[in-house]
Amino acid sequence: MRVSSLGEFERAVLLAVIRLGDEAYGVAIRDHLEEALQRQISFGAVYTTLDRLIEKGFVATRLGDPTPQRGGRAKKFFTLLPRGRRALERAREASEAIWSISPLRSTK
Amino acid sequence: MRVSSLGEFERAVLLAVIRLGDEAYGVAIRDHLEEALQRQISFGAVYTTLDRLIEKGFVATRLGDPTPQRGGRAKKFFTLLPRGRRALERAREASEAIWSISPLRSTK
DNA sequence: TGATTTCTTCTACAATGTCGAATCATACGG
DNA sequence: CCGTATGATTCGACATTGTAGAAGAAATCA
Repeated sequence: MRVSSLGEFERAVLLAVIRLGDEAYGVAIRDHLEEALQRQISFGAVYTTLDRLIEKGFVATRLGDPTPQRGGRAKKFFTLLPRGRRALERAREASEAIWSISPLRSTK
Repeated sequence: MRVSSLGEFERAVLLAVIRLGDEAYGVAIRDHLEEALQRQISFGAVYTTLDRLIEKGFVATRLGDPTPQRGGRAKKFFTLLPRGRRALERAREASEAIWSISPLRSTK
């Protein structure tokens, strides 16, 4: 895409980041998406997408506490940046424009 | 995608086919999409997508009059098939699920 | 230290998006 | 008829996005 736009899955991930607030890290995002979209989603899909969102300047990351409590690697948290929000808004407009091309009725 | 799904542009093309009814052929679809989506779209993009929609069994084609009136090649018309309609319905549900992950408000 | 748990990175490849040039088919004026 | 303008579609390529699965890293605890 010429201008950095947002694919549909990228939108979902971005929205999950917003939704999860300061608990937005890889695993939680994946879990939330599986629940919200009612389908299985691999961690790979989520992390790859998050990387791309970083490259596009749509999200920022901060590393979790250097001393996690319960075992396991430190979390990498994500937050939406203004550019990400604007991209989402544009994406929503685009999505609406598409769906208003034609109503969806009987097969006729 | 595991099960034949619909990308966003594919949806737009499919909806344009519905919208244009029996005037749904390449050029008209392209023109309609440019107008509806407010952006430039190449013919190549449209025809490639239409081909894929045929492969997926979402649309059927019929060749236009063997004797076009005003010069230019015969048109190839497209019509939506039941499977295409169902795919669109699923796509819309998926799209709605995504947008309901989180509302889109102030950057905070 | 080794087993276990929790997370993230990496590597690949499939599916979709998007162009631009090439090709075709027909009508028309000379 | 021929050459050219016109209206359409086909092809070939490459970029972007979607999606997995295996591998690697970091920390806890017996």
